Amino acid sequence: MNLSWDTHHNGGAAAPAASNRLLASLPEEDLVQLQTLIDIVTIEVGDVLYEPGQAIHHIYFPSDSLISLLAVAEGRMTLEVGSVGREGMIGASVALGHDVAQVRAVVQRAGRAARIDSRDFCAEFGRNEALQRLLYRYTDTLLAQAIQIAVCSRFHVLEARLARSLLITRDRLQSEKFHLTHEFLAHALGVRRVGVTKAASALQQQKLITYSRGNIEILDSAGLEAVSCRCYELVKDNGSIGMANVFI
Amino acid sequence: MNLSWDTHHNGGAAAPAASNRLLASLPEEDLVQLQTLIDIVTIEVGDVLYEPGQAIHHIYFPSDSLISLLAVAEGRMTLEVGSVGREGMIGASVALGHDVAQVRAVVQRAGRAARIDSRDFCAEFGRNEALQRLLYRYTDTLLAQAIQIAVCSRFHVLEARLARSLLITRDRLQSEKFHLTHEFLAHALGVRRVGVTKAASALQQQKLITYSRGNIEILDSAGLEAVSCRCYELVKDNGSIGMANVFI
DNA sequence: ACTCTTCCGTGCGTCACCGTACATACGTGG
DNA sequence: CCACGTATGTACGGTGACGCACGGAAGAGT
Repeated sequence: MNLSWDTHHNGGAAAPAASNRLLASLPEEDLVQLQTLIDIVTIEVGDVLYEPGQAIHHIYFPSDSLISLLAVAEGRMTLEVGSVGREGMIGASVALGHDVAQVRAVVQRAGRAARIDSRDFCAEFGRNEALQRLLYRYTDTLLAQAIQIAVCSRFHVLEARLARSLLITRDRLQSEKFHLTHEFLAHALGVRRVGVTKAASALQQQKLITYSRGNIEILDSAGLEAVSCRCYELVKDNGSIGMANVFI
Repeated sequence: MNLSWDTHHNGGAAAPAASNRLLASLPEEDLVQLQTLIDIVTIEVGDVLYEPGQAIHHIYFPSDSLISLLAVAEGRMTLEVGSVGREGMIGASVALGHDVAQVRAVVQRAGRAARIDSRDFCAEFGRNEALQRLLYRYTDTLLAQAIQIAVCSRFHVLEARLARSLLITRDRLQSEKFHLTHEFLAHALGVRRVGVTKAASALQQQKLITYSRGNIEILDSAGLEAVSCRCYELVKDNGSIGMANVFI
């Protein structure tokens, strides 16, 4: 893990911190208070921010970065139970005294994130009521995500799940092109790499996507939605509805 | 659904309401306030308290009853994403404005529960800080449960999952004997009924359990743990640790 | 030009679970 | 005691994914 500091306890760096939508939804005075605790850091693809069973030292609010939450089973197999971009955060559970991670947090797309020390965050959480409600709301949306993923990975075939995963990634990154290897997707979907290769090549033959050495491009978004499961719309809608309320 | 009223807005029924551990952990004055909103109702096996997509009218805090949360896919297939007994509640998300259920809530074991009208609950939630933190904590433990179940149902074979499910039920009900048909277990585990029959008869041949027409008895608890996956211990520990903090 | 690493493709036998259909057993109540 | 509903057992072909192993291809670095 190789983090770089853009600013250090820089209360004036309002723009990058507030480009996280959770932080942006806080009342002005609460945000100013939080700013004094925030480091803006750059995180790189593959960086592991949390590992199951290990202590959580920092809370992250991604701005332009994207983080994948992977539940780990028996050390080798993994399953993505949520992904967190500018609309979310990771490490909320430390505010409850759970300072041990349950899931692995891996950087899927490099970028910047607002980072706060766990102890500082807990202290602030205790006295900041807006922050409390924010975390509660967000934890609830994560629960909704996890439930939908549990259902999806239990009942739907790989090709549909792959399509869903690609569509969600597109939405998060706001781009039809992005970098994701079959290997990475296999970890997210909880299947073998060759399984992803098989499903992906099926999608490619249908002219829905094209890819080469990790560079994926979505060619036919509507067609991809057709082969994907309804979980896509559910997670998508739920995300927007859930967080829409935050901005009241 | 056939609910019966034991008491009606009976502020004096402190004992049944407080036998739910979440309610019991509230400060005395908050609990007294809540009592005025509580109906103690009896719920029967098979009662469907919530249905996905439909409005949530009441919040429930089980005392001696047990409620199973089933995510529903394509109308027919289901998967248990959590179970709620005296240590929990259902309907917490209405406090966030999500008045539509995401999962089906089915009564697994008949008994009593404290019930509060959604609107009343929302109003009380807004002004009761202890209640807010309680719901936040509990939602976090539900998230942990859902994540573990997602992993388990993805990677572990049915026999191990069945063993886990039986052990958890035993812990919740504090009894080596309980009533659960193969059909019910199939819905919880997201598999066919015949799959459960096959797995259950394997466990029975190993002298770990015995059953007849829904009456299940655990004969060899240690042996059952041996064939179950580690998810049992994780969910179990997480539950106790998570809620232990509530009583601080 | 060469190696090295990363990434993708294919083949093959195995297995858990699926969908379906049908068969048996238990228990309750008329 | 018989009929009926509920609960459980058995059978069979089908399939999606597994584990493993190896082949090839596209870039990166020297």
